[in-house]
Amino acid sequence: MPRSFLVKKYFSNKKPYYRESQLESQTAFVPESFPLAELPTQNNASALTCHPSSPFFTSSDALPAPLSPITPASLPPSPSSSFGGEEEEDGGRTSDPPSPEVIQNIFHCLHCSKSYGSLSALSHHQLSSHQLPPSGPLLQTASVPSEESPRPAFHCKHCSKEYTSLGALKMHIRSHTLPCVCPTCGKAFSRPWLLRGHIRTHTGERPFACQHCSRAFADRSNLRAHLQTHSEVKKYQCGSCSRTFSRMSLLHKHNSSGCCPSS
DNA sequence: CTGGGGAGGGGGCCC
DNA sequence: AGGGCCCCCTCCCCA
Repeated sequence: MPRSFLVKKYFSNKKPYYRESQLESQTAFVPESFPLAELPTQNNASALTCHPSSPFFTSSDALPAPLSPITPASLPPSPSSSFGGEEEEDGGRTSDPPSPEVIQNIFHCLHCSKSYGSLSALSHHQLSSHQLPPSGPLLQTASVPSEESPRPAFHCKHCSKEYTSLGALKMHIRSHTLPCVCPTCGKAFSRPWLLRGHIRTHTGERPFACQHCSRAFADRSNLRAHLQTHSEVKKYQCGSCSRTFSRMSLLHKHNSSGCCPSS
């Protein structure tokens, strides 16, 4: 099973497809120098919300969203807060700036009333002291006293997505804050490796070569898609006519063109 | 219309 | 905990 689908997707039909115009609204880098990822910030100070729904421990509302930008060396090592180095990558200019004073020991274990400053610390405590799973029915926020929902939920304040782990939410938040900025064109990306792939479009580097022909690609996924073209039996098959296609999108086109009207 | 390349997005796993 | 990477998906564009 594709790992990518283990988490429910909310926008199956349309994806956040960050075009330049969209990026402009989401980032605030200065085109002239592209110094850092300037992200939506002061106004959405707590984009990351711990929104668990079960009843065991409490937290204040905001949690930090640690973002590590891949930007030109301008980042001074930000002093880690009590949240385990979750200081903002850009010195708090991104969204979700945690306020250390506010988030001290916000995670409380209701089994022994101990408090911790981070989810991980609490998780470790629960695991070691109570043999409890790190997350699960022991989470709750003071700000959102929802009824006993079987699983904790971490909600993104930028959109309606929710995750069962803080790490997953933090990763998702990056798709809003786009901390990785291309020094050449200023385009921003959510992850360093996305930026690296983008930079190859500037350098022309194509490290992924096809073993069956002379083509090379800058992106492994594109090589994989290309390899399908060398295969006699393609990966994606029409359920009606058994025709195979190298890409899902081609199969969709095929279906929409009339072979499988119902689909 | 179809096939394919280019580019970029997402979540999960591993270290 | 965070970075790196994997795999998969999707859209745009062009031949």
